[in-house]
Amino acid sequence: MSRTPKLSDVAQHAGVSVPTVSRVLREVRNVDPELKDRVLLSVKALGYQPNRLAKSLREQRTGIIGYLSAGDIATFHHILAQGIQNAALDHGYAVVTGHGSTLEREMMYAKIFSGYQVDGLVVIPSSTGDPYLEELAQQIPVVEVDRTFGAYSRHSVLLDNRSAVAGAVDHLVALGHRQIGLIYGNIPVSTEVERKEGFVDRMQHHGFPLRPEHLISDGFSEEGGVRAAHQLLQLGEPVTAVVVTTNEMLAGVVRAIRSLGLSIPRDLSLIGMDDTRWVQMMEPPLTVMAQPAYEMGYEAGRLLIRSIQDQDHEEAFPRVRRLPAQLIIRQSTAPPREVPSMST
Amino acid sequence: MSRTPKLSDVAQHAGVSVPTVSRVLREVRNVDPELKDRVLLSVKALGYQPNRLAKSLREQRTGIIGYLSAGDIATFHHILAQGIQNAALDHGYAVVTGHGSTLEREMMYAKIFSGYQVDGLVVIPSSTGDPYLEELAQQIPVVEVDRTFGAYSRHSVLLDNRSAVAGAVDHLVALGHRQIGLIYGNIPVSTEVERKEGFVDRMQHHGFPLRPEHLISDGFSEEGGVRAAHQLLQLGEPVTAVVVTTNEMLAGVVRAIRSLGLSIPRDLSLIGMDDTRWVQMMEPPLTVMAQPAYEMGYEAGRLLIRSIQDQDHEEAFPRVRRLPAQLIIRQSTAPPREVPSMST
DNA sequence: AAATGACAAGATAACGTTATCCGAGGTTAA
DNA sequence: TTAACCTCGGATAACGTTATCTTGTCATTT
Repeated sequence: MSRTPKLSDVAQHAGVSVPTVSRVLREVRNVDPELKDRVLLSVKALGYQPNRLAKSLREQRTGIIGYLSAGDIATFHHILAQGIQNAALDHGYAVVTGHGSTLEREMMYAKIFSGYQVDGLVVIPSSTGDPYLEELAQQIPVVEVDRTFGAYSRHSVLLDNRSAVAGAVDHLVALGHRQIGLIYGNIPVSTEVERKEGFVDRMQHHGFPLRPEHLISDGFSEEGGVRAAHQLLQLGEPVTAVVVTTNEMLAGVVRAIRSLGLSIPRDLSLIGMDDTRWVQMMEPPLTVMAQPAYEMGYEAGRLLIRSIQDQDHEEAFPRVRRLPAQLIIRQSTAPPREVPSMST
Repeated sequence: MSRTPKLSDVAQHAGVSVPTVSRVLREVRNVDPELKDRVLLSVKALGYQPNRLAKSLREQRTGIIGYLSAGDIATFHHILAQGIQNAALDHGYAVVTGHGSTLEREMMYAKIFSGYQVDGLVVIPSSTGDPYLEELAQQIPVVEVDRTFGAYSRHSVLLDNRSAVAGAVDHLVALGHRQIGLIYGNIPVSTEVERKEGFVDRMQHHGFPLRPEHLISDGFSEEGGVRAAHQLLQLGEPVTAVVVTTNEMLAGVVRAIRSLGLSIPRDLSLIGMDDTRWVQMMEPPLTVMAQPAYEMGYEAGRLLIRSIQDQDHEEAFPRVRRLPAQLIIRQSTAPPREVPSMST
């Protein structure tokens, strides 16, 4: 965790005074093009990033605005955020938030947070290979939550995805299902990879032959769910149950099932992910693997803060923390229409 | 917007040196009880609050952690937050978030934000009479969004609640409904007050006699919705349509309707609030008044930043900005079973 | 009783910026 | 040609804290 360069470092490197560097960067007064070039070169060479704290203190304005919400919170990610907030509050930290569903935005926020000299960062990564995030992680502790793209290279708080899916499979198997399909997202994020592997493993554990055409992967979205469901349900040898790994795709699967005129759970049993309100309100209410969103957030926050506070014996605690999902059994799962004779 | 006192002000007031005040407040070394008392008295007298910026700069740690989310966002408040985030980002501001559903937490966050010297605050107030928030509002611009408890004493970005409900009433009237009930939350927040008034006004505008027993108010929650719906639907002269003012209560109303064995829209038409996913996924999908959540958030952020940037001609722009709701007509509204003869 | 140490209060420096002040050099005008 | 100005670079001060250094007082020890 090296020291970040400051204005005086740049000034020295470029052979000019500190105010000159400041003036160049803020473009606030004319400076000799020659000096200007030297400064900009030095800035780039040293990778200088301004310290917002000092700037704010001097300028008497922070460029931070507060957002105080009394609203309800319902989705997985929002509840998770709430967990982080509370962990921070309990330990005397404040949270500055950013939402970056694209790599570009993620990089932007990583840069901004770095500027504000945050002590640490909890991140739900949007993809792999964010250079700013990597750089930031050299300087401050970073904890990944919910998912990871790398090889668990950082502290992370994740769902025990394999067990979650195994529980879903077990439940279906106990009901008598043998032909079980899986619909999952086709991006290389840990959640999808692990859920798929967990499914395959558990099916093999039960000794059921796995048909590749029963594993359908499509985009992460609701539309992906629709497409995947159509593909899966129009097979010659159809499945009697489906497990869906994301809430988003689940909505698409439900739509597709309805448009095909199939009845849940009479024609098809269904297990989804995330205990959201719509899952509870729809007819029939769905059996789902519920993620402990709040706990995941709180744990991530706590882990981060602990990591901040003893940066010396860093390696003393585990890098990956797994939290269990809970299978909530509702009315979308039932025995298949005709229970096949036990073959194994 | 007066200057907040600093350590040296306290020191002068108490007749001691600056470091002594610092030591008293941080309880970091023994100080003469006599001096200590004087310091604490002065702190209270002047209402001193430490400047986190200076502290952070000196201590080389901020006590801020970042939270970078790549998750999806779905509920009203989360989408609204996203709007604020983006407005901030577009104007070079950062957002530090707090979630305070109780007065106590709201006060806590107001204090924290104040300590971080935020330039302004967007707030969904959790109730009226938060002294810290009041004090903060003396010093920096505060914009209320979604709702207000006071008499629009601040800049605020609100839904055009009256028009929203009027639109819902008009739609039902056009379908032939005459006996229309309203279920709303019984707290004195602007959203509820205005929606109720908008309902009453519009019904009177159409010349329909308003039966007090058709206006049911209960707690803000799903359970409140259940209770209110039971009360409304077990009247001697039942309604043929119901308008519900909050998404939370709406879920309760739907549950109650189901438990009473009534069919939507055959037995009862239903219009709710907020175009959430469950509303779209349930059977039948509900007709709702959709709030422009993102736009409300963005507008609040923009208004706040404008307000920060010209604190001189503050009064130049309107204090209350209303955004229109959009009535999304789905399958929960239909003509009443027997259309009564047009009486007016 | 003088010397040593413990303690606490104030003075001073430092965190990393930006704003203000000062002076050297060049340009313009009378 | 010299005085007045303008321009731009560097030195210095300031933002509000906390850490370090200095000094003075009082208690303890031999």
